[in-house]
Amino acid sequence: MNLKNQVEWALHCCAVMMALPDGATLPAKVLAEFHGVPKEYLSKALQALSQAGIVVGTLGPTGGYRLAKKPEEITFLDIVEAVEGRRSTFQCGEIRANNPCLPKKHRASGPCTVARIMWQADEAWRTSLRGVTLAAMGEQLAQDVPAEILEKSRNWLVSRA
Amino acid sequence: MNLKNQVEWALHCCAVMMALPDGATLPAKVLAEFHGVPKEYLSKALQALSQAGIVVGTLGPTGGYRLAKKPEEITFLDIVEAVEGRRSTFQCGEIRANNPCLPKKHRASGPCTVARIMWQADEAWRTSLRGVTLAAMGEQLAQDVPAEILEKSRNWLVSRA
DNA sequence: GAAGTCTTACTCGGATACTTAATGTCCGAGTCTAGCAGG
DNA sequence: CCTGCTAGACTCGGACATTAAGTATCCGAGTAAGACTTC
Repeated sequence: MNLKNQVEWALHCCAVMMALPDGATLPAKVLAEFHGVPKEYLSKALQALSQAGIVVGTLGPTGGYRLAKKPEEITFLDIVEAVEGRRSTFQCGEIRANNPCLPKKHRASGPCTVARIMWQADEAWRTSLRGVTLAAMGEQLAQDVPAEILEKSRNWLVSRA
Repeated sequence: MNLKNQVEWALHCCAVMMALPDGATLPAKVLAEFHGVPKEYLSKALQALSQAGIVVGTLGPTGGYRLAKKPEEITFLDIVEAVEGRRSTFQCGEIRANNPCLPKKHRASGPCTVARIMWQADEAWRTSLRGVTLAAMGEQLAQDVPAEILEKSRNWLVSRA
């Protein structure tokens, strides 16, 4: 079980868009070139972000994508769920219902014990992701990446926005 | 991205084996019948548990599986990792290395910022699973399931052990 | 009758087909820019 | 020279092949039990 690599791409794209001046847009083509990934496929991830209301896409020449909200209002969970879906990673098959010892008209009183524990863990994962905003990630990024590279990349992007 | 349904089956099987008297074994055939799942496929999950040292399988007639340790010493994480593998759900593709602004001989100083955040969330998930032992699950199960059914199932299983 | 041996049937374990989801690619609908013609 | 128009090219958006992973199944190796033969 792996997360789609589109999740990774979407996160990186959002990080990049954060560096844009207000109102400027980046075409998927440029984002794809910057990250070295197939343009057409990356589009699907950006579409998902668009449908989730995280980014907005404008058409025509000089069109492209930009963040729809402030970086402080976008969490990692928002992005991950936009691409991966909101379903829990664990889905209960209700196999307890196949227990041959169950009386005919037995109705399960609540969710399966196993499922409940798995869902708790899933919720812990989501809570962790919910606690990190794009803005917070930007601060951490400034510490991890040399200022020179950061500035160079910023210029490279803005020149094609 | 979904966890394999084998994970669910493995967890239920461990829960069932917890009800066995010491030394008794349950064949995969019986476990499959009890849960209403294909026997041959369930075997794969049990094999994974066996290789991980969570259960032991004995051959021949009256053979089968039993827990290899005490329920207090087996965590949900052990079982999940035995079936799903120990790799993180998020794997970093190092797409930052494709940044065209990077100097030729640039070596990344540490893990990708994005990856680090995702791995933290993954670790939160694992920590949650690590905190629940089979024994703890057994207690919760006793509260969720009527005693009558619990006893009936126990007899059904022991009679075929 | 008891002990040893042999057959037998049952178990797990790994190797083999099939189906679904993820990956990658393509083409069409819509729109803004830029050039061009006309006033 | 300025304005309006038109054509073009670029954008996103959804529909279509290809590949990997998950799902399901089969058959063989090994073992313990039980029946049989022999002493």
